[in-house]
Amino acid sequence: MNFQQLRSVREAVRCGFNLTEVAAMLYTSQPGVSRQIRELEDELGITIFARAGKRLTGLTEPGRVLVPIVERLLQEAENLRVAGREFVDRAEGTLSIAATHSQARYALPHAVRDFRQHYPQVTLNLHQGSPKQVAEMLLGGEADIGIATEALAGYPQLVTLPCYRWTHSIVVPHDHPLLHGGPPSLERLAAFPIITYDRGYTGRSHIDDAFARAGLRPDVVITAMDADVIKTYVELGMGVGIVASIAVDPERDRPLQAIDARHLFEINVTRLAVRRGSLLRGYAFAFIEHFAPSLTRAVVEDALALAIGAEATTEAVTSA
Amino acid sequence: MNFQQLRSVREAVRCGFNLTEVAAMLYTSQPGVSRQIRELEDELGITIFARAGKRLTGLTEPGRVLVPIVERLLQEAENLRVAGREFVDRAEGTLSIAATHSQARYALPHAVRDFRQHYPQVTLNLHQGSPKQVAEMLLGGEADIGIATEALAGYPQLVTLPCYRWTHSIVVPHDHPLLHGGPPSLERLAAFPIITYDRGYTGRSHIDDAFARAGLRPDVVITAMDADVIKTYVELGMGVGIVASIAVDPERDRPLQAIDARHLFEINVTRLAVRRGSLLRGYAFAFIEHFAPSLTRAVVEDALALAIGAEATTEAVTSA
DNA sequence: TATCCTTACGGAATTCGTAAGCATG
DNA sequence: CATGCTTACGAATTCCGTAAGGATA
Repeated sequence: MNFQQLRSVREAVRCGFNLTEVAAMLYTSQPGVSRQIRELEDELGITIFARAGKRLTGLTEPGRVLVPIVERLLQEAENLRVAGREFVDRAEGTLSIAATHSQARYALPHAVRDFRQHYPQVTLNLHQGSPKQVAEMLLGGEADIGIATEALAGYPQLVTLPCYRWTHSIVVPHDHPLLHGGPPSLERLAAFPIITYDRGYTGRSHIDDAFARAGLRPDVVITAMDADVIKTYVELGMGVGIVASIAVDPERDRPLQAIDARHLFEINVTRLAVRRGSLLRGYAFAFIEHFAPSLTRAVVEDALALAIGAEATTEAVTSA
Repeated sequence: MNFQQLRSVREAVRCGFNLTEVAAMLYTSQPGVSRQIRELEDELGITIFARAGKRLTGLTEPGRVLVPIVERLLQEAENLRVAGREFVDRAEGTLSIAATHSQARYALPHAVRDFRQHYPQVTLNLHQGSPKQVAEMLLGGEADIGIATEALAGYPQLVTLPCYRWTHSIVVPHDHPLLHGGPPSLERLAAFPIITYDRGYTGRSHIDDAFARAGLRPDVVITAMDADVIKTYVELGMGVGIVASIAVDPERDRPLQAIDARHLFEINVTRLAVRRGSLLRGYAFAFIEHFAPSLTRAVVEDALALAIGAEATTEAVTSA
């Protein structure tokens, strides 16, 4: 058993069982990968991959059990390297953060600025993507920390922690009817064409939920992945915008006016996620604490140590 | 990074930093081991072992962090092999059980007999030792399951589960004064020379505690590791025995009479332990359930999944 | 027929053990 | 001076990539 065999197996799963692709990912030859996998199967005495003729098609029953162990093993190997680097220089290295546009644009800048002052030697890598992509970057080991409001739950391999709460605002051009007559109701709002986030982005689900519960079918005319695009179309008079309150700045967005909408839509919680079982650099904890002061190193480490579905043990004892 | 390097590091810690001994354990040459360790240190960029001149003396600060990761990694590698074997043949393999004399002699035989009937192809390995040795056999990977009444707590790397409760009995020759006058008190008992278990064995601590709480200093004239020895000396009239109730059989121990002592000493709980993070064969779960029916596979797996000191996470969230 | 995995083979790199060297208690 | 780690070197093994072969959509 060696690491190259294990890497080949992990990568084969990730690449959809295409060994040619695996070889490219691991910078080696395709026959090499084929051999690595077969040798591991021989050593363990089982077949990990289901084959249709010569082609790999999926995992066998044993494979489904083994692959998670392989993943954990390689994760620990990575942890070893990370731990080494931590002792070489606590203040030098790389930190990869995956975040949605909203977070990268409005929530992260302060934390990033503070972090860079404290750790000028750390290369900060900011990846942007949909919540799903954020989760996958974490799972693939491309990102150390993920930040998003939606879709981070439902990955048992990720540990998620609440960072902060926020609400939506309605943005409209000056002299819009909604500015008069007090806080608007969902009914009044639904009378206008709506411009808001794509499904799966920045609290969109809470917006849909609110309208659905009220029995309303709003006319969503434009959707976008970020508030900047939404605001642009609102300025053009295409409709009424619904964005995260944090995304509205009275100074910058002078052509627009914001109406607080926290009475209409459920409160959103932005969450931070890390891969379960991963070892974080010291400065990663520092970044997290800059971003969400309640998430101290101790809190994050506790959450990382917690096992999947951990519950109280039964201390049932039979009498002899 | 390769497995031989990691094995060398783990074994070096276990062998008290004597690389010559490590080489013997790993069936290789001493310069080889030396090189493995040096190469891993070079690759990680840190020194794992503290050196006095050319001699290894202990772990460095980084070493103390890295070694537990190495142990987990090698544990996962072992899990991989175990998982493989499980799929090769569910009913064939080896099961190593470490137990104290009391358990091996009185509690285990029924479970062992039942187990052998169900799994005739499994080689059963029964190691005997002190509770401390039981714990160390688990930690060293020599035993899969450990069973003892004392000293299994206090090893964070072990998961312990309660199996059954039991109490002590007093054993005396026929016509002994303690047989008359109702259930004896601690005071009356302390008036006789006592023969019981060694410190650290089979509920001895509860015996000492009871006397100490009553302000009594019993005259313990003989101690032994097992009830058979104790009973032998009681038969010889050397004193009054205190043994686990389970160890007394009216038929076999005809020269003796037993007096229930559950009113005098605290109830004992025999515990089963497995190494945290280890993967057990299916038949290991079966054995555990034969031994302690309350410990179903689900219960044991839940306990294994629980992390060290797992507690509820704080869901404290700051407001944006 | 193009894609994808396996088998075969030869060269290169790695690995490992023996022997010698050196420091320490 | 015995124990224990390191260095040096040569042989054996292992590893890996190229080239050819065969199966499948």
